[in-house]
Amino acid sequence: MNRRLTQRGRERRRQLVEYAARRFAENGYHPTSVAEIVAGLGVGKGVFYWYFSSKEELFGEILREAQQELRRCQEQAIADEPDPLRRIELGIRTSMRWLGDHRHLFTLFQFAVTEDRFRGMLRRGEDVAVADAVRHIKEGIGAGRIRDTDPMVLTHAMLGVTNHLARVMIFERGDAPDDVADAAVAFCLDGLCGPPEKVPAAYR
Amino acid sequence: MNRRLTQRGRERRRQLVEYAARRFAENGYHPTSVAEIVAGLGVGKGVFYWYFSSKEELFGEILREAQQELRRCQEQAIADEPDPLRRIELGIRTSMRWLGDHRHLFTLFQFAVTEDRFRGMLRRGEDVAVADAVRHIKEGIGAGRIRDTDPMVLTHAMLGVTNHLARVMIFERGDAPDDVADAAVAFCLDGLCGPPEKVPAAYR
DNA sequence: CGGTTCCTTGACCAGACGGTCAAGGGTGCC
DNA sequence: GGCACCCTTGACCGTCTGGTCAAGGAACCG
Repeated sequence: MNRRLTQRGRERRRQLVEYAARRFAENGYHPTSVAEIVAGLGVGKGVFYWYFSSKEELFGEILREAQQELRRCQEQAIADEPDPLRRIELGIRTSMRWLGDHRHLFTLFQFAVTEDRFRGMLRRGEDVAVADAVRHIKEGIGAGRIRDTDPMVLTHAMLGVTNHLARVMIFERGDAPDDVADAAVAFCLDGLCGPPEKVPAAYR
Repeated sequence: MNRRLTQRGRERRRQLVEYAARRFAENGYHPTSVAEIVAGLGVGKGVFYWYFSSKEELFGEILREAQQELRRCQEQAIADEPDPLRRIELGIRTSMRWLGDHRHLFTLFQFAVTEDRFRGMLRRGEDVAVADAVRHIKEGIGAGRIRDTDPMVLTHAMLGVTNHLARVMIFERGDAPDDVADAAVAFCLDGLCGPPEKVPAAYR
């Protein structure tokens, strides 16, 4: 659905996206009905179908806008950092903070992966972010500071650490995003065994 | 629902669990109706409600049995390995292979996390597995072979790596589980920067 | 003022959903 | 045979779903 919207219209649309995202995350996408969304906003059902052609389209828009915003944050944070390892670190820290501030959107990402028709929507956005991280990793490998392994694999390993730690430590345990980011960065850089200088002589 | 079942009954129940799990994973939990499940098995609707009191209960059973089986595999693989780091490695390898063999169940785990009433069902099982890994990590820390960090955090970091790599590299890219396991183990042990002996002198 | 475009209403629809149940078949035991 | 128990059938129920649409209000423009 692509309508020409006035100021007022854009505001309504924003309301719908925001409220629906919250309800979807709290209650699940399928169990949340269009009727419930419009009732929660105190408007008639026609409003919904004026701005979106279907519930599915709305969900797609939520995903798209969320990914866009996360990506904008990351680009801004990394912008003038010359060191590739440090760019990676900043990426992790930014993600962690963003996830802490938008946990409901993270839940929606997780759900989207579990149904075919939504997985595709995520993929496009994820691929862009991954390609970006891969560039930094390649640079790190070129400089001999990252071991020479498939950069895609390394990227996804870091993504896995970040997402899972965000969910468990921030959402469920209530830890501070910055602390969790510290742990994630340390793990991604040096794994279980810790930075080289801390490895006992016997294992060097 | 707890019934006394004959041999024949147990077989029917197994059919229902298996077929439903596959449909839920392919099509989504909510979009898959009870009617569709029984039709796919060529039986009447009453059969479903003879074995399960609701669709939700069936889903819970699927989760419970899947977790139980994964855990059994891991315990068996680790049983007589004395070295804690190697136990961790074996745990990762076993998970990866199991996930490769049961990708549909992994999708269901992922979905379960996104809805409150199912998250609880997962938690109990996950907590047990995590507590187990934490024990091995503590042992590694005691031996000075793992850096002294919150073992829970390290465990979840590894879980994140394993799950995410399984999804992306095995399910989406079609890589061989054993290769992905190699990468996961390497990353978990030494992170991006690689084993100490490969770190260039300048950074030791 | 009239006209146009943007927005909103809510009754309405066909179909699907999860779940129930009276009835009956199959099997095995006494 | 007769009885009991396990299992199966499928029509049926009330409720809710995503989505439609004719009608009308509000804002702005000439």
